[in-house]
Amino acid sequence: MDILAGLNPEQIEAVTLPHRSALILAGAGSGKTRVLTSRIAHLIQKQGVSPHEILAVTFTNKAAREMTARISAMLPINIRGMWIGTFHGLCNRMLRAHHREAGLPETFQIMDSADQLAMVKRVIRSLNLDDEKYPPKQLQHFINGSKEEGLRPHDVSVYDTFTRTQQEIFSAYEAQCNREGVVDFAELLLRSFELLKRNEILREHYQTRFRHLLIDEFQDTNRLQYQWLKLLAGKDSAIFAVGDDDQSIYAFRGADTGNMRELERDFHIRDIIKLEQNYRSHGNILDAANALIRHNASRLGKNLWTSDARGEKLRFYQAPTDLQEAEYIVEEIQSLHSGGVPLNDIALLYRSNAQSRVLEHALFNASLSYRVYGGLRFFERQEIKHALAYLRLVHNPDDDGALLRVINFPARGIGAKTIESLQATAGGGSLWAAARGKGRKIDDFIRLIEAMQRECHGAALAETVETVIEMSGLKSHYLHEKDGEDRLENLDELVNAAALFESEGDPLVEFLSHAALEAGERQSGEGSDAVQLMTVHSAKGLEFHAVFVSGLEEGLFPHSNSRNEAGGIEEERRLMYVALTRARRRLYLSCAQSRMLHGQTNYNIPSRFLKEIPEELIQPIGIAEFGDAPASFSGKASPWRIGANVFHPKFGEGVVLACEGAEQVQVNFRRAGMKWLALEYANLIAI
DNA sequence: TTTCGGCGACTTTTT
DNA sequence: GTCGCCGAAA
Repeated sequence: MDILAGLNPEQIEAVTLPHRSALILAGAGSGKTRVLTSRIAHLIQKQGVSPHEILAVTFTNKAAREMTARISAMLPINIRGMWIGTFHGLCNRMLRAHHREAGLPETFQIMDSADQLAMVKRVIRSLNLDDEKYPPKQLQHFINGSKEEGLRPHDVSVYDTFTRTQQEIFSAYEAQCNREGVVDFAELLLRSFELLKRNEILREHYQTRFRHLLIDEFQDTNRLQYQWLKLLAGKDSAIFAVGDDDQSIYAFRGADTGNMRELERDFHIRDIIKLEQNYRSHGNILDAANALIRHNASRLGKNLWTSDARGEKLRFYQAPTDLQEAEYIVEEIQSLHSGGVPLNDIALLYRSNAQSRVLEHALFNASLSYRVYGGLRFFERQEIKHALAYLRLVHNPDDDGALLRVINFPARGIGAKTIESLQATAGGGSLWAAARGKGRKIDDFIRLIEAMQRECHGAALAETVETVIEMSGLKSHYLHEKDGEDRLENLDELVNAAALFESEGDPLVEFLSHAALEAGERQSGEGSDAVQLMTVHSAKGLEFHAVFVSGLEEGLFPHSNSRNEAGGIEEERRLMYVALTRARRRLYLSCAQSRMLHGQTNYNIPSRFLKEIPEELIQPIGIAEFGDAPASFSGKASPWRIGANVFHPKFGEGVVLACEGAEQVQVNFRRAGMKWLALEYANLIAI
């Protein structure tokens, strides 16, 4: 098989680059994944590189799986020696192999964000601090943020009593993690980084081994991830980084596009290859996306083009209300569908999850099947978390988080008081160690866990899981609970997953890590033909025949919270860019003049992003007519209706919020904010 | 100890 | 509008 067949000249250049570090700026739909996988195949097949020398890192498990699958399809060889995975997955692998050098117990476990939050809460309480003043969420953010900067508690700069306390919480949190033998997500990275940094022998081992480091979605790396990569790269290693600064939409969680410039400098990069030919969308869609993104000042600069036809114009619909917007979308979906477009090739995108409700409702009324992405994932469900907690206890009874989760679930009459006294006596040790002889109920619990340990000793993984679900009483609890059937099914599914799970070491340890690192599918029903509903964030990397971008209103998209953040609007614009470039053939943009949000009606003006798309690319559809009733409170009709878009010579654009007879209107201006205007003097023009 | 009701929050998300 | 958490009552 010819790896280079069907690639364009720039792609070929990237795939066949000589052995030195390079940065590939790959625009939306430019064949990024293909270049990455072809590069690996090329290295192995044409350059005689051993899979052993290759490390490829991605952000999501899905991307890692896809990469593995594509490479296996291209090459007839065993690629097991290759390290392909997420940053966290690879760090986990490294720490398991060198747990002693990293100062971790052999069977350390991984906490997900929810476990971490619970632990932070516990620590704050154990320090007798007020969690009103020190909100656990905020502390969690502080801890993760610090770790992502590579900082341990003693590295954190303290300039007042508040940060001093934060530091103390951080410190106590670390001590607690060490006591229990658990690590959080950021810890995986930081530990692995510190291990490489301190241990010269290991560092040199990996630096000599991995001569080829390939990174997907490089624009999404944070400081620590980049530092980790830098440590891993030896004198003889080449970094092949693929990314798109225009699609960087995760700055809010620490992603730093500055890493692209640093990479250029640190690795003396001569080759920056731009992949600008787009194989996805029609011309008008790309022109719109290009025009939009040009409004961003901080860019490396790229312009997508296509040899495809211009295609249709973008369709824009402004609805009077969010309900009517949803109805319009449903009608269009129906006509697309009857025209032969499969439902699952139609996506409905929105900025925030709260917006999906109206859309779901309209789809439901029209009996169109749909699938909403987002929400609880398999390993995050409470029944699964409970079962996993029992498994964790069987494996390591000192895991306080797991113990607290299930010591009274199903209910055993061990309440807050009992647990409090237990925590008081535990001191520096684990709750488990302090539990013996603390009353009959607790002794029963201890005996239960010990019985499980005996029962599971030497058993196969699936058997262990089944035993634990049975003996813990979870099964009978959900059996007796109304609406417990789904939960029972999920528990069965967990046994299934355990039966299918393949491991190389201790199956239980690996299964528990797997559960934390890979939270599982968001929802079942993958194959069915259904309209796809999701946030723009989760649409990244996907493409559809037709895309609806809804709720294009100031305050929603761009979101009002982004206004005050540095670079906030630019990130929102990149998000919009991602939304536009998801469409292959047809793109709908829509907004509503009034919208129910958080239980009250809001009036917004259309998003600024709509203005940033050249008018000639947009075909307006049935510009909304306003409601029938004049917006008047005093009986005298106002010439303006609530929700009308107006222009004022001094204040600019705005939207009418309220009217006072024929004399006064209240307008929310895009720039000037809220104003009451006397119509006699204010020169309002309809727009 | 459990259960129920009220009150507040509420952008985006992967590991 | 709805979820989740916390505090008060059964």
